Amino acid sequence: MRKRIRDIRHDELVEATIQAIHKTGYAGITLAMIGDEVGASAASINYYFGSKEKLMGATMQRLLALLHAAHLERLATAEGPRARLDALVAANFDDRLFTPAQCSVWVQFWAAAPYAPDLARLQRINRARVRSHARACLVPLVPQPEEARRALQAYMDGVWVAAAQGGAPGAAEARAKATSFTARLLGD
Amino acid sequence: MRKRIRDIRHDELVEATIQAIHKTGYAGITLAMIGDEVGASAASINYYFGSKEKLMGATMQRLLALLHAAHLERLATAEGPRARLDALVAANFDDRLFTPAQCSVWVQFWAAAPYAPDLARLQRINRARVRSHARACLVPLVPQPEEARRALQAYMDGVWVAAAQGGAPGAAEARAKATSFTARLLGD
DNA sequence: GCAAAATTTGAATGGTCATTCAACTTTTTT
DNA sequence: AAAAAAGTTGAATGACCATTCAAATTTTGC
Repeated sequence: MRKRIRDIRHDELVEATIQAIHKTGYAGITLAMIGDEVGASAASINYYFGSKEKLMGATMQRLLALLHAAHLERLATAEGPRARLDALVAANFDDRLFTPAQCSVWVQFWAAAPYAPDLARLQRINRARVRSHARACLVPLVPQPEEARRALQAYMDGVWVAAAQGGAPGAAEARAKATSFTARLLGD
Repeated sequence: MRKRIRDIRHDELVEATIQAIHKTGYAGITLAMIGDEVGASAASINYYFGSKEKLMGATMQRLLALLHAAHLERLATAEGPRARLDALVAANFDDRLFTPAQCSVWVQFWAAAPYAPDLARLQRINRARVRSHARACLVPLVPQPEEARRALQAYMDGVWVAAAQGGAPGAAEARAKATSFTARLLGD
């Protein structure tokens, strides 16, 4: 029980950051706005995270952890490279990830990452992980796995961008579309 | 000749804005930094554009105008829906558009647009234009044009995101990849 | 060449914001 | 229940920034 309150606040504030960025945008967000989301003060946020920059890092880490968890869950029941590829794609559009707020925040982080070392580092790690999984799945499936991987990743990123723009299709529909896209990409 | 200096400065400052955003990011940019790019003062920028917000609007408009011009040029020699579709796709990766700095700025504007009415308006107009062109080309080509259009647009957006991340493939290569992607999407 | 219009900027102005800190309250430990 | 530790915040602090403005310089129209 030693760390209960600390952990609760930590989670609350990361969630508040996602909602606040979704509402106001990364460029215009302030600690006061984030605090208002859960009735905390700006000073309190600094007490827990040390700086705004570290809070953003923790928030991005949370999104990546969700993606990773969704991927592992789906991998558990996937047999063969084709099923593992579908697991990777479907994880990207998992119900817990593919929400309007989180799509929005994800795109904001993509835009901000090149200028924030903490975010850039996390992004690099994630991209490398996804790339290597996709490659491993695709090598035994298609003659030009690298080209297919790039196209697939571009498609998935593009769907996130579209979702952040407004017309959100819903996670289940996004998964279905992505699956049929993958099938077409692999040559039916 | 009445408007020469005004027009020159206007163009210089919009170009400076692209470079400055590429270097520092939309979230951290200041008028002073943009001015430094061409040896102008922050006050001077306000004299020409009235506000930072309007400068950003003019900058986005410049990117959209480039896209539009590239599209029209390529349309001029395109006969039939299939050629017009390739023109639309290739225009997206035109040499004058698909540079590291402009990819970077484009993604930043995607992220910022939902929170800046001026940018949102321009974005909406552009997306509607591209959507309608793509639809018109695809209807006679595939049984499910709407699905193909969404996939194609997601792919193109995703390539821009990837380019903004760092690994830039170069415009010519991007066009070649996009063309072969389109071919595969339409069923070889 | 000269007056008027356009351009340019240094120096205010007013506002915002992250961060710090001292004081206060709540929770935990013993 | 007292002391210690953890949590909380209002009010500084210091920095930064868009915007304004008056004064200076340059360009243009004649």
